[in-house]
Amino acid sequence: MKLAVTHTDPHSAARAGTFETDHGVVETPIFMPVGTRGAVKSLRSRDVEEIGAQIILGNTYHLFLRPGMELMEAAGGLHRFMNWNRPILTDSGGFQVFSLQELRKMNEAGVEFQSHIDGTRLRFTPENVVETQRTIGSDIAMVLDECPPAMSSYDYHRDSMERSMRWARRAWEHHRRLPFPYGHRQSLFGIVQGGTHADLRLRSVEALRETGFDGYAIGGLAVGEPTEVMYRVVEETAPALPADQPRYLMGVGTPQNLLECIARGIDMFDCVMPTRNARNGTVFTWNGKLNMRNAVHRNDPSPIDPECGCETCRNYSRAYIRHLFNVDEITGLVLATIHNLFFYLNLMERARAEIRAGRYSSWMRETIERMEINASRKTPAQGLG
RNA sequence: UCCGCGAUAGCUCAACGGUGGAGCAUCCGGCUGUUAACCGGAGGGUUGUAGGUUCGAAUCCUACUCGCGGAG
Repeated sequence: MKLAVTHTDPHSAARAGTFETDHGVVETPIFMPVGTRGAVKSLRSRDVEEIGAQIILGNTYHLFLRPGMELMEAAGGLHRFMNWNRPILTDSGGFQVFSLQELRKMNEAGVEFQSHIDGTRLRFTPENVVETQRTIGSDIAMVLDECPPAMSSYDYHRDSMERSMRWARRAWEHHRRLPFPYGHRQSLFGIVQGGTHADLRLRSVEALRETGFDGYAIGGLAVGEPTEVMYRVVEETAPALPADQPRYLMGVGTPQNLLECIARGIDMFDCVMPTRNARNGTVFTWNGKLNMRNAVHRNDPSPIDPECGCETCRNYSRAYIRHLFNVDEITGLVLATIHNLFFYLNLMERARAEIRAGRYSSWMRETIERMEINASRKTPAQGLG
């Protein structure tokens, strides 16, 4: 898969461009909302579309469990099943190797999970994970990998990375032999591992490039290491990846993280943060985050972010949203999710515009500085009258 | 009027002679390829009032106040 780079930033590694799938063109840098189980939590596909998402994420492990591949195939794939006609990327289950550590065993063949739903044993191999993603019918599939915790030893990271690279090769060999089931193509991305060690990261990149994937992800970050270390690893890894293909930083992150990593050459992001934090009451603004459960919003008629053009900010007050959270009305989660996703997507849109205008670096510095001020302290509650 | 029961955190209640707790509510924080509409923390009390017994009382005794139930 080619990334058509249209603009590069003169003062950083940031770049803007597009890549193409059979479900449409995606502009980069891009943020992909997470819809693990075939739904961006609390929203309908139409909402996600209206917010402006160009591509969303699904998860192989979770979809394999429920609804299962028999139903997925009968439904004609995930696009039709969930009524989403834009691109979909599926994660392989590699993150569940990390998040469900207590429920899995690993060996050279693959991973054996114990279902977190009913305890059933499930064997995931590099090969069958490729097949499962074919049945799901995502536009971009990810190789099965191991996402090791940050605190693992050097030796563990080395052995784990080497195994993930062998798995990646097996996945690619299987991928290239399989037909596409629903009349559209599917790309396969490799995943760079190696913890926080530059030598391992570079060896991992070498191994993946030798196989030659459609795109390259950086995995195993934001798993407990300090933010500065994450930036350093991205800075060391991204330049070693092919310049004319997409680079995807998995699972990251905060608005600040996204901007910093765009400056280091990343094109694609996904993260549960905007959706999960929304459901838990935290919203993002150009002036930093707000906790909508806080009493300061009790009588505040202003929108979450006066600079935001989302449906929530155009129509609802902080006082109302705080009320909805206060009384556990699901509409509160919906409105906060709409806002946070719009904010993330809008942030990426602004980033692309600034890259095209050649102003990315200075804009990024100013934006991050603004966001680091706590907005709730800057705008105390005003009376509703 | 008499009899009985009760009174403990904002609310509903534990603790029944040995350092007064819980749930909810309130306030605050966290969340990074979703096991998460989740998790964590904090504040909050002269135990209705006044006496008494005891080394020690929310706890036992007396009176009073208030509430609920019953009898008349």
